[in-house]
Amino acid sequence: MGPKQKLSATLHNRGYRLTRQRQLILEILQNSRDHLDAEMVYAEAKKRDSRIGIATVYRTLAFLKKIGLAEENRLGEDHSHYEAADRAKPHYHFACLKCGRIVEFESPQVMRLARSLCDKEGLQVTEVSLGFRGYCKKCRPADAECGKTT
Amino acid sequence: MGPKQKLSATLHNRGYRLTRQRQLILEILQNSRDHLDAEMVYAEAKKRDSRIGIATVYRTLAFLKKIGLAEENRLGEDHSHYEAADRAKPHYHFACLKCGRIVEFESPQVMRLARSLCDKEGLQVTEVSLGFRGYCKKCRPADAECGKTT
DNA sequence: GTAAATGCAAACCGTTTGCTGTACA
DNA sequence: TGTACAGCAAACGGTTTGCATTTAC
Repeated sequence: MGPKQKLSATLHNRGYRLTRQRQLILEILQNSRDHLDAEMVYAEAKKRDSRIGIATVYRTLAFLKKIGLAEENRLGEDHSHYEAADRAKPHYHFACLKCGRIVEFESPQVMRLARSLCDKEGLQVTEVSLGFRGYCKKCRPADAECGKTT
Repeated sequence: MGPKQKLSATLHNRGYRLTRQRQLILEILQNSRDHLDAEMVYAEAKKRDSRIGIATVYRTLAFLKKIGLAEENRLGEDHSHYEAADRAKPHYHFACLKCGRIVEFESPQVMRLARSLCDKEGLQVTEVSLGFRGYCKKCRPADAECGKTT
């Protein structure tokens, strides 16, 4: 059973259908190492399916997130970016305010923190968002210090 | 010198003016233990100044943030909440997806993590956003487990 | 065949902006 | 009295939605 059939079966089990558009958008996310926003996905998708609409892109991104195949990040302040959720470990992002460069990093401490909130306060954590912003190596002033400067 | 005069002087030093509206909105933030969004601040402000406009609220909240007297949080996905920035220690938020309850917590680890990113990767971190979402003690199903469940 | 999904365009909603009038210092 | 700021209403931009049509299965 190929990956397409497997995906189709997974969706079908939950009452969904595998459409050309869903396949396409998932592929776009999986083939990109960047963190694409909806407009970027739309532009890319149009190259292969000129009739696709932006509403489908938004609906599909939300759908892929819902079934766990995509992750949504708010790298900037004002809109979302997406990536395929096929990586094993959770990771977080630093975004450069000047050049937009994204640096990913892992931090097991974050999930540990979530667990301790559950133990101590009885909070069931289902969503985690951690992001740093600032200036990357190339964009920071030469005399910049570490840590939060505001 | 009273707090009002002190504030006025602080602003004046930087070329700004202390207006009735800025005083009012700062007071609203300082007198509330909740995390108010722009609409809530607007509603509260209207009680004391029926002529105030929503644009002034947004401009003032951005202004207070800029000069370090207010902090902006994205507790939900879609809009900002604000709180007075008079607390000594940085803190983070958990938001209940069902009842909206906010639980604040500290975590020195987060700033430590930011510092280590600076040391290892040369990233100058100027903004930190960490938030958890999920279900609070009252709203979680009885059999819910800890940690990320998606 | 029929329910689910798409495409289009219009609506939405939090937020920002241009412009004119007001008030702080 | 001059300049920073407020108020109003219109614009903005990312995202969502209603509805007729298409498509997966």
